[in-house]
Amino acid sequence: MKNTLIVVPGPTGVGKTSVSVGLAEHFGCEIVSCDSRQFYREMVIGTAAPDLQQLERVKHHFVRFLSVTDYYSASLYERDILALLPSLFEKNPVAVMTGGSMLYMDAVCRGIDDIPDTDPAVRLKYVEKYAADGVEGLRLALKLLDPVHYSKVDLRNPRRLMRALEITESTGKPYSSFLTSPKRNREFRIIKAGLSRDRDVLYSRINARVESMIGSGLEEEARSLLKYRELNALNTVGYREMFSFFDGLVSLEQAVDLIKRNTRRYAAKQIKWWSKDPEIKWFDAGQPDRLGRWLGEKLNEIQ
RNA sequence: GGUACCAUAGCUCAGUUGGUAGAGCAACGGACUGAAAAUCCGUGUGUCCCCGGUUCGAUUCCUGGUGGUACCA
Repeated sequence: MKNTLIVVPGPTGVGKTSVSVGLAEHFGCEIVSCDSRQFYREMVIGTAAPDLQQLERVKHHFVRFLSVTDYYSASLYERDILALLPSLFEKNPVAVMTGGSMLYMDAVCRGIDDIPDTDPAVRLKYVEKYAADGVEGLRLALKLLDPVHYSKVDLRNPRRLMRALEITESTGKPYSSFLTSPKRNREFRIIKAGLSRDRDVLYSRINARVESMIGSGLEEEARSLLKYRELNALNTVGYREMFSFFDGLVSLEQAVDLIKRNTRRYAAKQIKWWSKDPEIKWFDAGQPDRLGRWLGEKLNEIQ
């Protein structure tokens, strides 16, 4: 059988973790997590990371393997996954990749352009420039340094502008010259099977999950991470809102409502992103048997 | 039971000196190649509580209902 990566995208709260544990047990394979917040070992409750029992049943990779103080990126993730997969395929021709991080998933499935690492000081320089001169300052700088990208980029989005400037200055070449968008050929087959739910069912699952996070001690977990609030890892739904509560800006009840709302928004954003990918075959997460059967047939076909 | 005030978008409310209405939040849509649970952009979805009256025309003014809130009994 040809080595196959079963990619399972799905919005937050749809039930990915339990379905993929079931799938992995069925195929006797391991799970590669694709969730940019479950990477962090300090963030367990608020990210609905797999629990110890689930981790024991099936070997998971890329869960709780970083500290919130570590730097990580979609590109590093692509590199690390590609380095890991051959060893998994030696044991089993199938592996399951499950998660909700859209950009990271695309980095693995399609590849992402090679761009040299940048000097952190340069990023800092443009963060400061943004603070001093606003979007307009970034815009003018980019117009001079990379007119090609200037004509394509969203000129109102400071992140996009800072990123392009940082690359252009660090490498001495325009950011646009790196964007060649090759479709990478992988050494393995990719099957995409997405998990979905009716929108109202998904939303009530999300609301219930937030309540259960609170019951499990999200407040304490967030409090213990308060000192890291400036780090990117903590710019995350569930933690930001708790920080507002600690600051006295909102009540606990309001914070909980905001977490529910922002989680719903995140789920909606994920659904929209994947709806544009025609390669994904969708299944109701409440009926995992159908997914399992379809995957079985699919795997036989490409044997 | 009496008096006063209120009833407009999913919610909180504004407004129309009478010409069928708009803010915030919510919701929805879109962009996005190393910060992506991030970041950025866009969209008003409505028996203006109900029945009648005045009027060329009523969501707006008037009668009477209904529901709500406060106070008095």
